[in-house]
This record gives sequence, C-alpha cells and structure tokens, in this order.
Amino acid sequence: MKKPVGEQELLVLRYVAEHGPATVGEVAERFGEAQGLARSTILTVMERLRLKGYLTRRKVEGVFQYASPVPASELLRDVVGDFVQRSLSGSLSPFAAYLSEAKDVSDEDLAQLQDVVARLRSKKRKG
Amino acid sequence: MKKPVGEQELLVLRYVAEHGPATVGEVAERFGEAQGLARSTILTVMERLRLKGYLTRRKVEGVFQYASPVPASELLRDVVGDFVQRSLSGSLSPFAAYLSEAKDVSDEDLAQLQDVVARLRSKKRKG
DNA sequence: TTCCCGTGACGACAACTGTAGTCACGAAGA
DNA sequence: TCTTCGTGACTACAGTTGTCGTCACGGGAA
Repeated sequence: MKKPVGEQELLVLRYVAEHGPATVGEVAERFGEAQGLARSTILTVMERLRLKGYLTRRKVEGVFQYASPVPASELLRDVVGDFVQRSLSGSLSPFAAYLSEAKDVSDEDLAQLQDVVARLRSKKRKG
Repeated sequence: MKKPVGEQELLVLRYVAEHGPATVGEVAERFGEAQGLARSTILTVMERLRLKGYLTRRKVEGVFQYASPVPASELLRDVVGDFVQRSLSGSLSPFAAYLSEAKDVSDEDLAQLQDVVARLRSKKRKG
C-alpha cells in the first residue's frame, strides 16, 4: 500500500497537510506561484497524490477541497521512517554522523532531540 | 554537482563503499545474486554511479576495480543531509517524532545519539 | 587453433516524476 | 445571449531509475 512519493509531490502534500483543506486554485496561487509552477502542474500533482491515497477531496460549493487524511507531523514522521528503512537499512548511525557535522541545528530541534533521547533511554532502562 | 541517486543505486554504492574495491563480477555474485539481480543490472548501475561521480574504477589485471572515493560513513552522512534538506526542508523535528515512535532503536545507536546531542549542546552553550 | 567464459559497452523498455498545454463545462458578467 | 474565467480531466513529453538482453573481445582450456 506504500506508493512512492516524489520530492515535489511531498512538498505539495506537506503544503496541503499543513494548510488545511484547500482547492487546487488556492494551492496553485499560494504555493505553486511561489515555486514557479503552473496551475496544471499543481493539479496533476494533487491528483496523483489523491490516486496514491495521500489526499482526499470533497466537493464544496462546486469545487473540490483537498485534504490530507493524516496531519503533517505524522506524515513527516512516516517519511522519515521510510527513509531510514529504505536508504539506511534501519541504521541510525548515519543520522548521528550527520548531526555531529550539522552546522545549523536550532535550539528547538536540539531540545526536542535531547528530550526524545532521554525518553528512549529511560524506557530502555525500565523495559 | 549533486546528481541524484536512486534507492537501488544507493544499495549498490553502499556495498562497494563498504566492501572495498570490487569488480562487477564480484558485486554481481555477492550482492546482486542475493538480491536476485542480473549481472548486467549490476554493471549498468555501477556504470551509472561512476558516470555520476560516485564511483571510480581502475583496471587491474585486465578487469576494472570499482571503488568509492569516499568512505561509506561519509557517504551515508551526506545522504542523510540531502534528505533532511530536500524532504524535511532542514527541519529535524520529524526525525525526533520518528525516534519517539521507533520501536527498535539499538543500544549503540541510542548511545551514539545521546553522545552527539550532548556534544551539540555543550558546543552551543559554549559558543 | 577452436571454443567457452568472464567482462564491458550498448541498447531497450516500463514505471515514476516533474511540468505543462489544452479542451470542455458551468457560473457570472456584460 | 455571448464572453470570460475558474475548474477538472486528459494528454503529452522528457528525464531518472530499475532491470535486462545481447554482442563483441581477449585469454585460457581443450
């Protein structure tokens, strides 16, 4: 059931997931225009995402409102999981290596990471 | 200079990077066979990787020895960096979210992560 | 010398992705 | 009623990736 999603597709999907239900016109205007993409491009991408099951739509006042069935955070979490499995064979050390070289880790991200690591650690000790 | 690398391509690249210089025949026999891939497939993939600059080769005793100019660890680090930039727009929170849900984090990976986070933290405090 | 085999170089083809033009339709104006 | 405009559905096309088949060549084995 895991249809692949391209890079651009993911950007559009994220946009829709983050900016509530939206019509093709809205996405084209707000997101597509900024990226230099034609309306038909946005439409095609969104339809492909719908065909793959990543977006749903519902006709409201004559036009379709597209929405993601899962929140953006969950979506991205899955994307990461997919990447770790597919490209890293489940290993996390490349991530650690990346992190140690990363130059621009925000305070929030860092705190979040520390938190998660601590949580995992305590869970491990307990279980 | 950043040519894209597909999933299968990455697997082959990793194999070569991790298992020293190797000929197409060797990779086909040890890696390809296990994956159910024909020798010609391996050859094509390796040549594409070479064309993209991810592999070099050198004729030894009549046959080409392929090798990765960078070690596997560095390679994977870059792959992660690419992914974070391209798919997550540089944000790490999706990764944290993934981690907090991950069910099978090895002790080594966890320790490594904790280490890196601590290091980043102290560097941040200092800088 | 012949024949077989590993090796390399090419050519091919389908699926997926990125990007867009175009056509038809229905509502809203002119 | 005629025109315009947003919307959707289709079609198209090039580039990338995944997978091979095949052909020609050079070195040994027979």
